Amino acid sequence: MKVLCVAEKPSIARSVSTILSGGQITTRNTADKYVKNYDFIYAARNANYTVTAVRGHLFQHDFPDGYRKWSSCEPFDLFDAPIETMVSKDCKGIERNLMAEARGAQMLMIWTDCDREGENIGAEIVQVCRKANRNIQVKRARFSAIIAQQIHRAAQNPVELDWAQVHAVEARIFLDLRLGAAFTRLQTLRLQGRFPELDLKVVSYGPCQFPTLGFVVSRYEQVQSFRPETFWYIYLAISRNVNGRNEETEFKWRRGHLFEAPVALAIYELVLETPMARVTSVKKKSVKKWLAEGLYQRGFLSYPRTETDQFDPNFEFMPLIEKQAVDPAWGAFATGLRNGGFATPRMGKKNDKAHPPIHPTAHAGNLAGDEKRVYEFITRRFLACCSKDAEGWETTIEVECGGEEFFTSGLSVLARNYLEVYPYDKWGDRHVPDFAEGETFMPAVCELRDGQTTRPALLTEADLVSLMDKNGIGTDATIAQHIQTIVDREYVMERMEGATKYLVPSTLGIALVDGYNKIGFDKSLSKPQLRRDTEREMVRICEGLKSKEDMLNEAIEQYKALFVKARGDFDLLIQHLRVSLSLAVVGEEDQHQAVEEAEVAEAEAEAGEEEEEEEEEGEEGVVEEAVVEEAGEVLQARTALLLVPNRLVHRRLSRLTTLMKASYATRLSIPLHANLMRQNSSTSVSSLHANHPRDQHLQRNPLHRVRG
DNA sequence: GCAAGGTC
Repeated sequence: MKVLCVAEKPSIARSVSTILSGGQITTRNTADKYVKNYDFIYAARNANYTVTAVRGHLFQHDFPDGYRKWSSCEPFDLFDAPIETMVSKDCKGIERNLMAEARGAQMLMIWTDCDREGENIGAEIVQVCRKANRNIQVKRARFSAIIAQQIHRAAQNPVELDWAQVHAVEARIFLDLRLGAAFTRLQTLRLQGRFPELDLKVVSYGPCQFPTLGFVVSRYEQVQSFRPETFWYIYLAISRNVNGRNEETEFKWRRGHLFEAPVALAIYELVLETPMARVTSVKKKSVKKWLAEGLYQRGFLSYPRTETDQFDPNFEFMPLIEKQAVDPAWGAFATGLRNGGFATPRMGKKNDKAHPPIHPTAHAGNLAGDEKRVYEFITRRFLACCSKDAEGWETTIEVECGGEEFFTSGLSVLARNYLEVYPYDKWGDRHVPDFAEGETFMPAVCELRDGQTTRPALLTEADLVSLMDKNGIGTDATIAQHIQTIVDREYVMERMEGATKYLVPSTLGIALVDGYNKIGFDKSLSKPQLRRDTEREMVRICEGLKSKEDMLNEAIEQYKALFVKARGDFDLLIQHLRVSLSLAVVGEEDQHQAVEEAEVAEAEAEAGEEEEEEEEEGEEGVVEEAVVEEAGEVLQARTALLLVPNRLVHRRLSRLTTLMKASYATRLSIPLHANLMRQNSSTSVSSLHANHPRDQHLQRNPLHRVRG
């Protein structure tokens, strides 16, 4: 009995062989330079085994002659054109190997990854092997990790290929090809000729690349249309004598920030009425800082490209840790791990079943430059993963002042643990003085301060990857390629600022997205919904709730409708492009400058109006009355819109409206008043927020950040 | 000359 096992990639073929053979393996080369055949006797079955691999998909899909040349048919015809399936050119060697090995085998066992694509690749392998051996028996090995016990279990308990998954992937392949090819040809052929600058370019469309472009354009437009907004908050601080010197503790306002000056003013006014603050609660709890959370999930440590953040249960940590003991920088820490400091790394969520998380395999003392830095980072991370969580003691103090709540918190780090060897994470002491519940004190500072929202940043590559991941655009293995595609197509440019890569859409990229938005579709071509639908339908096929044929028919009808609308209204897109591309003579930097200049002019105009008003009103007292009047009106209108509405606030505010009218001028401090009138920024705003970065996100728009 | 998904 001979069994032919075929894995999805050479590395898996090797690992599986090592485990099943127990050591006695004959290795043969194949026509493909990456693929090897491993022969051995599998003792548990007393059978001859040959384990080999493919390199991902074997097949490629294309339209036949009569559709392949762009001029040979209408792009629309591609939705119903036949599709040919053939072994792709660079897989011919693998095909020959599979056929030769299948000829002498009684059983074919599929060892591809256990996901939808793996199932489909398995079906491709079956099809190729059956060409050489029509009667070969086909089985499927199911395994989720390269652990001996699992691999043996998979080898001895084979299952059948899941044809629903095979069909789901097949449907996706056909749909992507039809949709991509039809729209790409439509766009390219219609735009070339109209725009000389596009003559040599392919203006491609794809259900992943366009939503990717959409994310970049959308952020860019948020940046461009941003106008700073002023917000208001109450700054409260107390001063304590600690060990002979005054220590100031800032408390943050529970409401965060308010965008309505009159409302903030009204509340502040109330606080000033009864400014004695009272400590309502002092809570202490122990806290832990995880390494895993940050590092395992950021993904840039896994290897290679595909992601794995779980060590095998049987992974031997100690020998690797011992190898680091000689290092002058972290050797002592490694020794500490051997002497009781060790904790098994927390499991991550991803496993590509091919590689463990990247880790150092030997001590390297003679590296320099980037190599040294990369090695140090990987090693420190590995040691940190094997260490205990950092531990600390957090104190949270809440105070009530004039009916408003404020809070602050302190942290004392008790055991730094992994932080000792991992300086890339920051977790430091934040001192707060002792407070007792019920204690009262008069604030040292209680001011109404203002700040301004700041322009959101352009999309970074990291932002984009995470947006795509969240929205199901592409997969781990393809996300980077989709970004590269929109760069290659000149829809976006990459711009490095320091170590950060930002993505800026080109005029072409913006015009395509905006142009399609102008046309208006049921489902936008530049948003993730279409892709999500495909994914959902694939799941339904896998669950046996829908046939491949039904899904294809429905999706193609939908695509055709989108296509007909795009084709009919294509002039809208062309017009949009005409305007944008003529703008393109203005350099990008100039455009930024133009926008900024316009903003300055706008701000100056506003300032001018204010000055004029003041001049017209003349006397300062009159101005104040006008402000009071306006503040009262706004106040009434906005009361219901308060960000933290409650009955108490309503009562206080309505009372205050009356109160303010009567006594506004005499009760408020001059600096505060000046602030409200001129909207000057308080100088201490930035220092406050620099200390509390988590609260930099404002209520209006999560992209707006406090300048700090 | 088109897509997206594997893998190297």
